[in-house]
Amino acid sequence: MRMDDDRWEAPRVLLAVDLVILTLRGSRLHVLLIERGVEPFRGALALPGGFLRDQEEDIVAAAHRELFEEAGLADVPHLEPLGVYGEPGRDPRGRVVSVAYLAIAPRLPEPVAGTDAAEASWRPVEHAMSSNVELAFDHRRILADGVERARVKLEHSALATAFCGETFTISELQQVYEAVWGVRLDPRNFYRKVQSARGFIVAAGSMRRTEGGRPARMFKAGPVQAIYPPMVRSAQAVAEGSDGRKDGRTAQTMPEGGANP
Amino acid sequence: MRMDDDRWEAPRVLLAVDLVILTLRGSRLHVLLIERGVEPFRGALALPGGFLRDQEEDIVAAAHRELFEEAGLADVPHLEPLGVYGEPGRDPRGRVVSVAYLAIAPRLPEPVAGTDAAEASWRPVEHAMSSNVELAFDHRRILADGVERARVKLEHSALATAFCGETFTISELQQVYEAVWGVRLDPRNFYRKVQSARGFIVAAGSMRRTEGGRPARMFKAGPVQAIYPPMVRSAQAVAEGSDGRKDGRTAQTMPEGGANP
DNA sequence: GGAATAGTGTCTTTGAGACATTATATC
DNA sequence: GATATAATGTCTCAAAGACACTATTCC
Repeated sequence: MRMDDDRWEAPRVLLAVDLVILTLRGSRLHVLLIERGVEPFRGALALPGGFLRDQEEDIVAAAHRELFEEAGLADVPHLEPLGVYGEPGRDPRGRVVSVAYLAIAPRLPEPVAGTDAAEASWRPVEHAMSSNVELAFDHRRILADGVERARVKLEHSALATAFCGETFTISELQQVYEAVWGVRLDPRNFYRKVQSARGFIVAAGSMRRTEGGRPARMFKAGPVQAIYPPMVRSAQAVAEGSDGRKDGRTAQTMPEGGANP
Repeated sequence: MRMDDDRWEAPRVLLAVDLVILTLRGSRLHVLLIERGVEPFRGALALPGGFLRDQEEDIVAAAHRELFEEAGLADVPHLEPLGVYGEPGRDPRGRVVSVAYLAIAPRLPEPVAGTDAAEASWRPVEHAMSSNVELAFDHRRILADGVERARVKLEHSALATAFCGETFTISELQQVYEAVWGVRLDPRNFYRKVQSARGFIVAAGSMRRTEGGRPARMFKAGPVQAIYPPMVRSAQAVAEGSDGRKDGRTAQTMPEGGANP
């Protein structure tokens, strides 16, 4: 601490939150974006987010509040810390340090534009990250970090089952992995792999007839949170991805879990 | 953003940095701690850190500055973002949001106590995390997160070679892994494993006589940053560790790389 | 029957972990 | 010689990836 000068007072910064909310629609990964209704970047697309309301507000609480205010989404489960973005100059309004959070959830409702958002909607991640689209501030970077984090999460956690219904077929589960990872997987190896992860999925007894094929066995989510052995992406899958990164594993964020007591 | 009320103004918070600086001394992992010379927590041990100096200071720059001011350390390489700790109430002085950074480096010099630090010194991590020691604020948590991150880094990066001299023997390299991971490894399997990681280490030609045994071949650091196959800790090693965690892999931090443009 | 999807089996390769064995130094 | 450390080899097991094959539905 620097307190040798008694008259010195630590500067204060504006603290913001930014939210990367991912969901699956159809078989593509989508991200929640708003169209900014105020300056700066009025009219541009942006991640939902905003400033802390008051000195006492918890950061995660602020994230939930903004999500509700800007997109009408309540009860988005499990926001996890993604990173801190605090470069001077990243926001023309002054020194703004933003804490980014990530949530990945299935079947989120249609967003409803709120106060300063002219519009709020789900956009395919592939589209949002394409170079045609302008994202406000450094949100392109934050989004890329969030997507990469989602991919890693699917490897080690049982999250993917949450994107399926109460019961689901193995090929439905495979589609989740394919959508998030942005690759094609071998159905036969996937079948074996997913079954060998202890506690990941359990049989649900019934069958389901699909379009013109043999009926598939139904499964439901198993008891475990972390799956072992993990569903590791091949080195090739990591290299591909669908963002513009060379190595998806070295995203500019902080590690799993997320520091925020 | 919440700007419907024209008279509303976003609150500002104090922004701090906290630093987890790890090094190897002898064959044990050490962390840089200071003894606080000012309230709050005067007299307690703490991670080095402090407030942003002014509105324009870059966060990483502030981290380097504090490191120099409080411990006399300059040129600590590669600070990487570890997490954000911003719970209201974590600091009695008001709302303080702290960005934690991690650095792991070999052969750092002895620290020199600076302005508000009564003392600065290297402490064995095992000791610092023992329940006998009181760390200021939530620094015990931050330290635990940093140590776990260091362990993961050794698995996937070629960092460990930096802790050895220009040239080194394989058993010296093994000692680095054992110190950071806090486990014993089989020298024969380690030998094979480290050699199979392509580009990790390359032969340096010469030999070195050691205490009363066959001379060892010398190696030097290879060209790669990320090693493949990774030096994975066994599930057992993860469970042990030397901190008090059940599962070292689920630290409360953000993922690798570190968000901070 | 054909087309489509579901599920099983088999082969190869790679790497982890346990542990025996050989090599080269000092005393 | 004994002893200590370095280096290599062997065996077993688990898992990934490629891919042939069988099973059950709809048309």
